[in-house]
Amino acid sequence: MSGDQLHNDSQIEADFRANDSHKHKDKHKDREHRHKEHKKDKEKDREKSKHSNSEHKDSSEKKHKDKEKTKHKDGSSEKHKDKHKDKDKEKRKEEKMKSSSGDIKIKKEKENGFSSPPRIKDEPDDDGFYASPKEDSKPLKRPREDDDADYKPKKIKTEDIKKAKKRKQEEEEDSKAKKAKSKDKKVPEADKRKKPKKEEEQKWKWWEEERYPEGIKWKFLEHKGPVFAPPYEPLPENVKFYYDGKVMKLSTKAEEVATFFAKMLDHEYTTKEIFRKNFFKDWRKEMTPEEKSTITNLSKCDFTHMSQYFKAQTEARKQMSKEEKQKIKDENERLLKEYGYCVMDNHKERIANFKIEPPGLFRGRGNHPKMGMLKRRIMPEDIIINCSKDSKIPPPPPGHKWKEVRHDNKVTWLVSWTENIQGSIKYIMLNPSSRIKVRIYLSSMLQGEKDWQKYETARRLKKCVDKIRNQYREDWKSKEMKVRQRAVALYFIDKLALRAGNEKEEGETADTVGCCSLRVEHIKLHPELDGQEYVVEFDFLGKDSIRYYNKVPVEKRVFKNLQLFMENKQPEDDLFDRLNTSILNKHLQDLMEGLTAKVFRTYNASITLQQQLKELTNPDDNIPAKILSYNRANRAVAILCNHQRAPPKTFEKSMMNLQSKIDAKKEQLADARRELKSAKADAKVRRDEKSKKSVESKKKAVQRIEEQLMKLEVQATDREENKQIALGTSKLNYLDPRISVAWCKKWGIPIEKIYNKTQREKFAWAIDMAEEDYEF
DNA sequence: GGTCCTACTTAGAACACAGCGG
DNA sequence: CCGCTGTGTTCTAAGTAGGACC
Repeated sequence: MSGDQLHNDSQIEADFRANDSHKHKDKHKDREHRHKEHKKDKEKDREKSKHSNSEHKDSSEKKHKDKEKTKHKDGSSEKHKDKHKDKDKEKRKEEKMKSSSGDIKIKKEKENGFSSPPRIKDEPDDDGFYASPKEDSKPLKRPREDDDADYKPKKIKTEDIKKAKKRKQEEEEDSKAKKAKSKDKKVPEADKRKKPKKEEEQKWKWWEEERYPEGIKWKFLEHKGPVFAPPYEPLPENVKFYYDGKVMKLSTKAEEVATFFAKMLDHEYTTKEIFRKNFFKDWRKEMTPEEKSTITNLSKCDFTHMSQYFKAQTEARKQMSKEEKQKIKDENERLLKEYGYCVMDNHKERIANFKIEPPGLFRGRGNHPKMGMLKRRIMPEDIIINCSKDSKIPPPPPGHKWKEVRHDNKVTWLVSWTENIQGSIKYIMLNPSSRIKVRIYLSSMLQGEKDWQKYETARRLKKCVDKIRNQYREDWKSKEMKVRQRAVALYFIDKLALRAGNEKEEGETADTVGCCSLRVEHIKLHPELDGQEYVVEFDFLGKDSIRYYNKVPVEKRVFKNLQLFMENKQPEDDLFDRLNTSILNKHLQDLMEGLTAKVFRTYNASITLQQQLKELTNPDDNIPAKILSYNRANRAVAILCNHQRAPPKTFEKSMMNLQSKIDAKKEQLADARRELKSAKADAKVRRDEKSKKSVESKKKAVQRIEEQLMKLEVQATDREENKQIALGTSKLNYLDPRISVAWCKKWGIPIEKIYNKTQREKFAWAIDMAEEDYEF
């Protein structure tokens, strides 16, 4: 499967988010229609069951109301939609074409000689031996904790001597894991081999502690509750709002919502029709009857004065004296100290988001049908507190009460509330990294360990991925349509690192898809394209409405299957009509315990990093050049996972700055060289100590400048290549940190060059345990 | 097997802030 | 010392996945 993870660079070339274009907007029209009747029934049922549940009545009623609203909306515009369906389709096509021509490109070759990252290759073949059928067909009934304990010995049998060292290290890890998982009594081989190192033993102790039975997340939890958004402060009298050119004094409520809009005036959002429509509708709900009758047209509203006022405010904040700034800082610190931590099982833990989201206008991503809606203020009465019974229960603000206080130790959240835009639940949870040191490893247990487990699952996949690949290739020939679809989808997930693609409620969110929810219109089949056979062209919006564009040559069988799946279907029909994520994941679970679609992303990301690092790192390079190699490996993963960002607004400028720095450095270098030359000539004539020394020091200067120049050029290359690629996400979520740690150790790169403070905290466990010969 | 709901992970943008060069 | 820039942090939206229920 060499070249499997190869991505067409054109994917990145494509414009990355379909923000304005109404490209995908009306796609679902007739789908919606088809589903409508069904949906209505569902809602009736839901209503019934909701109302019987008195305890949660509040929220469910609200939710229901919201649903009801959308339904009406849909219903009323149905005819209109149908009438325009064809036209819309045309429009979509046009816009699609337009959008793919406005390309942004990644430069291929750089003047300074640093070429772009090589294409991503698949993992090396020598892992093929993991595909032992025996291993994979064994019963999968053991408890989850034992996961990674009992596959190792089998691997050992097939390994060669060269790998002995690596193996030993892995075993040590494994046996550590086993100890933590004391239930496990297997694997004598590894135990024998293990030479316990004292310090590691000590380090390991904390993993051993506090193992809870299935599903229990904590025994004791105490916290101070959330911090609410500051109350609205009315604008000073002299800040005016104008309607139709005339000054108008708004009621406090209406004014507050108006300020939300005013604060966003410079943002593209406020030019979008949906945003304006949603905002205006919700704004009007907050108005007094008089305001409502006066303000009937958003275009006649003039927020500019308000907007200017806020800009002046931010400016003033910047200009504040040191003392004032310090005061604010202190206050934040105090808040953090008081509310930013909780006690979980005797350990103080940092909370991620202890502040309740303030009210504002909903900023959905991409073409979100609800953008601009009013995110209402969350009150204590909306809040569910979760803590242990025997803890000091946080008191609600004076004059208020909590919606509920519960003591559920099967979940990790401390506070939750239901948000009014989608009706979904929001949580306050712990920070992914615990800054607390040594003794306080509990959050590492919750988060760090979970993270660790994630990578261990991916490593287990490594061992059976060949078997799984053979399996799905077999399944392409299956008699059952369902099996074929499943196999082709899995192939995409594996090869292209696509997301699973859960179904989404239509009309509630932006129209985005993942693998299982791909529609016929999202792929194009080319029997031949640019000299390649069987090319599939993908073009769809994925998570966060980030565009995925890629042309991939696939195997003939896949191609033929796709043709089959697309037969007699409309563009807006599901490509995999017999498949969904739950069917797929059930199947994956049968192939390997704990395997789900997203594990493939983790696996392919990590294996790609490891393989790219091997390939790209030049032992003779200096540290900056090695780091460039690391970033390139990281970039390869980001491209694979389609992690894109909007090019920074200041990108061109900063690139130019850097270039002029480089030019200046070049000149400096030329000068230094000239000086060296003349010093040399001088020394030849004079032949005394002094001039010799001068030559030496000039030589050194040249060297130094060369190095500086090189560093700048590396930086420029790195930045250019990174223009619209986001490295952070893969680094944080997909790459087994032990690979990076091992790489740093191997090449003597300080870990700080790769991970910043937060990242080091999050990956403390990996920094602790990975040796330089760690193999993913 | 579908639907709904919940819990938790992954995601890019916005924001804050430190450090650097003028 | 001050503004600017790049980086790190915060924010919260948008996914995945699994379980309950029918």
